[in-house]
Amino acid sequence: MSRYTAADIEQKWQAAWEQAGVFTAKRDETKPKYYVLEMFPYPSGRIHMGHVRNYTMGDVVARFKMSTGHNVLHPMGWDAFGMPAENAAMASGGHPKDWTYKNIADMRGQMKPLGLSIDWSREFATCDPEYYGQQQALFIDMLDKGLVYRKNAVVNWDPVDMTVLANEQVIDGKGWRSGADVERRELTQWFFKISDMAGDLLDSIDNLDDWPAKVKLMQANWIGKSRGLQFSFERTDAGDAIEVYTTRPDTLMGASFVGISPDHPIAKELEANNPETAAFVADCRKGGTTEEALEKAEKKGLDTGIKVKHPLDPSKELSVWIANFILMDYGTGAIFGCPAHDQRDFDFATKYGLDITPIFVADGAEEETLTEAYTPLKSEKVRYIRGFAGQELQTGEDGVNSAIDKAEAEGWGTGVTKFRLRDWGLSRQRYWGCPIPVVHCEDCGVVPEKKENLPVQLPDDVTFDVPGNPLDRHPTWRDCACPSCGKPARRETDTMDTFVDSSWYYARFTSPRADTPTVQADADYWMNVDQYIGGIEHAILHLLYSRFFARAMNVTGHLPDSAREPFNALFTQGMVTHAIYQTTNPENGRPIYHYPEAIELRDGKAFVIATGEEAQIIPSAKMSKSKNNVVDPLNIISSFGADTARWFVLSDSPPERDVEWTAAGAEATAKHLARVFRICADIAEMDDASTESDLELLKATHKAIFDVTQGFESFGFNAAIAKLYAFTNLLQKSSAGGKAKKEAARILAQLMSPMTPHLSEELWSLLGGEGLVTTAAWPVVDEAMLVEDTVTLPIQINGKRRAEISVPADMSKEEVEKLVLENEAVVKALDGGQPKKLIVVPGRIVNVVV
RNA sequence: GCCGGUGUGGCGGAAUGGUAGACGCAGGGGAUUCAAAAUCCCCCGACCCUAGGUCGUAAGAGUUCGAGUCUCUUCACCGGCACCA
Repeated sequence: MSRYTAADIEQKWQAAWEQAGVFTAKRDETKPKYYVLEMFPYPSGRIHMGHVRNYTMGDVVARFKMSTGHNVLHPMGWDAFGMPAENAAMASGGHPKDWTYKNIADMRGQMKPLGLSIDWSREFATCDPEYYGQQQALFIDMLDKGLVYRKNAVVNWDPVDMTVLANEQVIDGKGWRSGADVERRELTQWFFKISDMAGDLLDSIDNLDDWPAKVKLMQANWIGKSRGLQFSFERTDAGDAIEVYTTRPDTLMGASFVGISPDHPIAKELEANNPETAAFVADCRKGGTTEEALEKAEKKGLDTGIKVKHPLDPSKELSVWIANFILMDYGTGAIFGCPAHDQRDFDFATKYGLDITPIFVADGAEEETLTEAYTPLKSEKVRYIRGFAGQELQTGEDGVNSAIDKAEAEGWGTGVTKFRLRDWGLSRQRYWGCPIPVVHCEDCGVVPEKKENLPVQLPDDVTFDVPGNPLDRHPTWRDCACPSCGKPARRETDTMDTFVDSSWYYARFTSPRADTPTVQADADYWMNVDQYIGGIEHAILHLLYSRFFARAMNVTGHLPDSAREPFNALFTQGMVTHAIYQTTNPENGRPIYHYPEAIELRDGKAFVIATGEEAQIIPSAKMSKSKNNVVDPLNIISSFGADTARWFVLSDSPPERDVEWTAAGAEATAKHLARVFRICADIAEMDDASTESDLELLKATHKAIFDVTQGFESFGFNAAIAKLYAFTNLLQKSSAGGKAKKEAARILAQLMSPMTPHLSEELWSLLGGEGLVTTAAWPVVDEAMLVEDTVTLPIQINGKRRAEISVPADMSKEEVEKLVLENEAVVKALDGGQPKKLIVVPGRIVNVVV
């Protein structure tokens, strides 16, 4: 009898699939199409277990759909622009392009042994000029439709390296290389007008039926629709009125100050003329641009000396403060502070000794001195003691609406709907990205490059020995002729955010070699992505930008109306984690991290093999190079085979949760697959007799088909695998005859095939299956085989299980009740009395309340 | 700080509001073997007075005949926060 040798089997069947061309997607109007897409990887150079898990999930879906008669598109590409390539060039010389393409070649080589059902003929990298040239064409079309514009925006500025930093390059407010205090500085940058579509992007979330609720909620909160009141505070001096926006106009009588952003025009004017203000504003600009940094920074303010009149009580004057927590990007960049009902305002007022006047109190409570802001839910009814509109007792929501209505009726304010979502700044002052295809001409202004001149290609002769953007100091590339008037002009040296690259790659896969961004017939046929799979970390930005881009591509004629919402179903998978083995260096107290290969596990404890020292086990940590806890998929494939890696990453945890990679688990998987092989090989040699156990096995087989199919349809891969273990155990122990067992074993091979395609092909051919299991039709459940004659009903007494009875499945409620009341445990519990209540859930449970 | 999520045996986890711990790992016992590996069989939440019972799904409360599942509060951890991808 032959043995299970993964290496031979896997090569053999991969070659067979390639020869048959089973994964090459072609338009076929006679079949329903199915487009499976996993988020494409950044070419770091090594695949990791997270990739294996992500692509295996997609592969299971793709192979399953192929078996159920679908024409499947399952492509792969590379999200190839981005900072790591430039960092590598800075650290060790070389060119980002060479580094990237070498990494792609390496990773492709590591992925192919996994036996994924990918149509490699559609592969592309976003740094291919053929791809980013089409992206430039899209940009020009979007510019033409008014979806792109320029405005000022703040960036992280490193004053020593004289360069813009990414958020991750700002560590504790300092530049990662120079260590200098980072400042926020304004630059003119390119923006996509995503805010134009905020309402549509929000409303359409309701139609995303097959997206996780949590992702939809996160997106809705991110877009952040709010209704509020916009109005002005008149100044007591001659200056322009200050326009504010508030979502709590009902608290206007509690206003104790007006706050403006350090970037507000009034603040800028004062900055220019007043050294004290200039110093304060400069202080406010310290630190990075992230919302987290702004929120966590100490709240600071400066009284400008400007006074404004309260709109409802002109005798009341409020001071205008510059406050570091007010964002110029949101609303009007100015607010009024109501410390009684906003914790941030409360802290600010306490710090600077400003009034704290409550507007409402809890229903039934009396006014008292506040020790913190009172902020009930807007849906809660409160009693207004200083309201100016609506009922005394009303919800905050009604209070807000009444206030807006009154302000509009009296003509001093307007109800306004605003979104938290800001326009998408796409400019990056970096080399390794898609060049923004415009030219700056002294006479013509900003002029898009002519489409026939695309792609505007990145120059190869650049160096990274000085900080900053090499495009900026590359005269022969930068200097060009104006596409409009032909006079000498300068190219835009900013490149695009890499999120742009990943916002339309799904559409490009439908016609990856076309000399237009998409081709209508292909886009019409293949779009939308039926199942998109990727990490939860992309829940907001990538997915929102992609949804925006699909709409923009529709507006510019590159996608049909039906593809405005590009991903029909979304699944977000968890990370692959691995224990960290840590000891401490006795000399300096610093941790030392040990590779899993350097560790021996005994009785749940870890020991360093070389020294025998016991190491601390930190479980379930994200795999990270610096912690030496990365498991290389190639090692797993070479020791156990791809099928083991594929099965294991799906077997132990629900796919949306993190999975812990353990060597023991991988070995156990390899053993199990070898066992399946052995069982099936034995069965293949049986003769075709039949026994009285055949029917029992047949029933179990159909139950397995039912359970596993359901598992695949609902992303319950771990549950499907548990059922396959159980079915394998049953098949092994069954005393059914050879014919029945061969049939059951073939179905076992088929049910396993999306996860372990190579092993399944081998078993399929061994057991006399026709053709490839990959292209065989999925087995169909015979419902009649699922019907059970009798069911076991647990009997609860007062909610606790005390006994059980076995009854025919179709027994009536009344008969069950009668049987239950005769049950020994029930009789004993009733002690001659009557049950207070008797609950019979047919087929499930009985509860007797005594 | 704000938004979202997760928390169940020694471990990974299962469980349409209906028998908590399926399935797997680790562990224990046995069979086979000259011996081992491999394989096969059985046991395996905690506690107790072991007949049987009590407790038990991060902690605390609530809704319900019945809560791991629903609601509220708290704690811990994870993801995102617009220039990491």
